[in-house]
Amino acid sequence: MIREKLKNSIREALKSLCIAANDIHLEHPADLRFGDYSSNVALVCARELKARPRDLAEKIVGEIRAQKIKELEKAEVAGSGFINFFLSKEFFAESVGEAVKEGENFGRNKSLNGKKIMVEYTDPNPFKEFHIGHLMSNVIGESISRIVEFHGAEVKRACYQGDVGLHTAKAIYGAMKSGEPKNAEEWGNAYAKGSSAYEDDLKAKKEIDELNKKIYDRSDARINSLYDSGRKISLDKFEEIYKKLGTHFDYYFFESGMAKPGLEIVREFLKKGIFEESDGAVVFKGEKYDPALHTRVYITSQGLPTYETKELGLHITKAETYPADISIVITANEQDGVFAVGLEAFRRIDPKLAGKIKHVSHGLLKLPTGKMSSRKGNILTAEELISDVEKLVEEKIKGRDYDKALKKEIIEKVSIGAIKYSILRQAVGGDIVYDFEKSISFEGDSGPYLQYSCVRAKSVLAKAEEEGIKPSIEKIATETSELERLLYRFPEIVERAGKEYSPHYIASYLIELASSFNNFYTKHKIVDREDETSPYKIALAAAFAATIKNGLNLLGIQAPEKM
RNA sequence: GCCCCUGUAGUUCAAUGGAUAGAACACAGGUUUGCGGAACCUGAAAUUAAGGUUCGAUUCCUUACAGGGGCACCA
Repeated sequence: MIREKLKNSIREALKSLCIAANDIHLEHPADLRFGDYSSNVALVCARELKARPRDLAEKIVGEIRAQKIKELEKAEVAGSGFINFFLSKEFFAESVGEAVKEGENFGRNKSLNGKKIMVEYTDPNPFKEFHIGHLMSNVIGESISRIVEFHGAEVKRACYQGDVGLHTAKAIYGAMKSGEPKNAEEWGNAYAKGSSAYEDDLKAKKEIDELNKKIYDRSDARINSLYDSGRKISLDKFEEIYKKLGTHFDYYFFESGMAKPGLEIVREFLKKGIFEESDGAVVFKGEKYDPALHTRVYITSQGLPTYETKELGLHITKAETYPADISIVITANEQDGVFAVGLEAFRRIDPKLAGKIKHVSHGLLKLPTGKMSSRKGNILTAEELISDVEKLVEEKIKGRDYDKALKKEIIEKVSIGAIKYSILRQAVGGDIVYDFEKSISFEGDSGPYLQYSCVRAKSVLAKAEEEGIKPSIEKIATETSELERLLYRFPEIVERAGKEYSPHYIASYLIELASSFNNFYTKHKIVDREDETSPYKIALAAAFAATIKNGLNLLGIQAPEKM
């Protein structure tokens, strides 16, 4: 890549000036007027050499000029001693050609070739609603999966689901009171009913606790049948949602299967002193290893395994199922504390496996009223959100003369695109306050804006084909556009997003890119037989189309044919 | 009380220790002969406060203030 080439060039220059080169920083200046790349080496080295930064920069630039790099139009000294690199027209033209040629592979790299990666995300609980928090995890997880796949990794998607525990008992309690639920909504209601009874009614609380035991030991035929039917209904529902979101899983892990392997480990390492007994329970004292950690219970004084124990079981089971080199786990950040303690414990048990785990935590998708709650009833399910947005899109295309199938395609893709983009546009980790009026946008910094730009580009390309003008980079437009100066950066952006597990770098880049395409589009007539640079402009549009398509794909967003 | 995270335009978000802090929404004004106006252009508007490290701090450190989350038998 050009970046490496420039770095080497700086390294060479420093060498011939007899300056020791350590890490060379090369960045894209915020402002294109400062060039395509910029380096601060002179500022860094000047201190040790007791030289004036600008003088040193001039010397380095002199050396670089002497190298006569063909991709470089010019290198110059600016500001307090920055070296700014301006790339040549020929370089841009060539990179445009490359993007067109590579098409759907443009931006792909091999840095994770041969690596196995497991990504665990979504983690909804059967019997409960699939709410917007699960949606958030799903969108992020799918995007990260696609990004690391684009780096050449083999990726397996995993989903861990809580099919045992108090919530199942609450749902079954509700179901027994109101008649057997027939679908996911009714099970959601049953859960809400059982949940509030548990809080408000002491007698109900006792019954639910009893129920929980019966579910666990499967001693009651009626309860078993309710449980089995409810579990299946929930899981089928989840599949529908995954399909709609464009995601799928290779492995499903259930909490019910994790207690046994978890308990075995805890008991074994209790003997070895990693866990200890305290007030009749088996605990791990995290603060012994790190003052930021705390104590957590692994086996209750009743002898029951807790979530933490099952998590250990999950770590082991996952590793047995698929020998991943990197195991990414995506959870909400309210679990950061639990996860950190759990990982510390796992490090004492199997440091090698623990070292492969990478925790990515995201914020909450909250309602303006505050934290969403599945108890109080002001919970928003993923399906409700999707259908609300679909209605808006439908309204928007009401007057268009599209056939039914196309309308359906547009409604689905644009709605999902809008929702996914609103989640992925910001850095993973922060909360998103979901305000229906504002959160899902169709203009400006939004998913549909990107889709629209893509559709527009495709439409120009279709026209070019009609007119019989083929893309070519032979006759370059006289003026280099911002579009060209952004396009070649895509592979770098992908790399960074992969390194930091941060889809939002791609999202911000695509907005900038689309914006500069739209600007280019209004300024220039692209398809024009009178214009000898038209083939080049068509190549540019084609390069843009390929880039935005690949970028959207990495975010898990599809562009419709028309919109 | 202890621990973790976060404070950037009116609002929602960006900014790998770099140059004049970048978008979008909202607001004010504008874009008729060309390929899609879900678009384009122009304008006004921000780093919580005080210290420190640095040639250079939104970014790192300390303190204060404000918000969120978590702290033993729930998941």
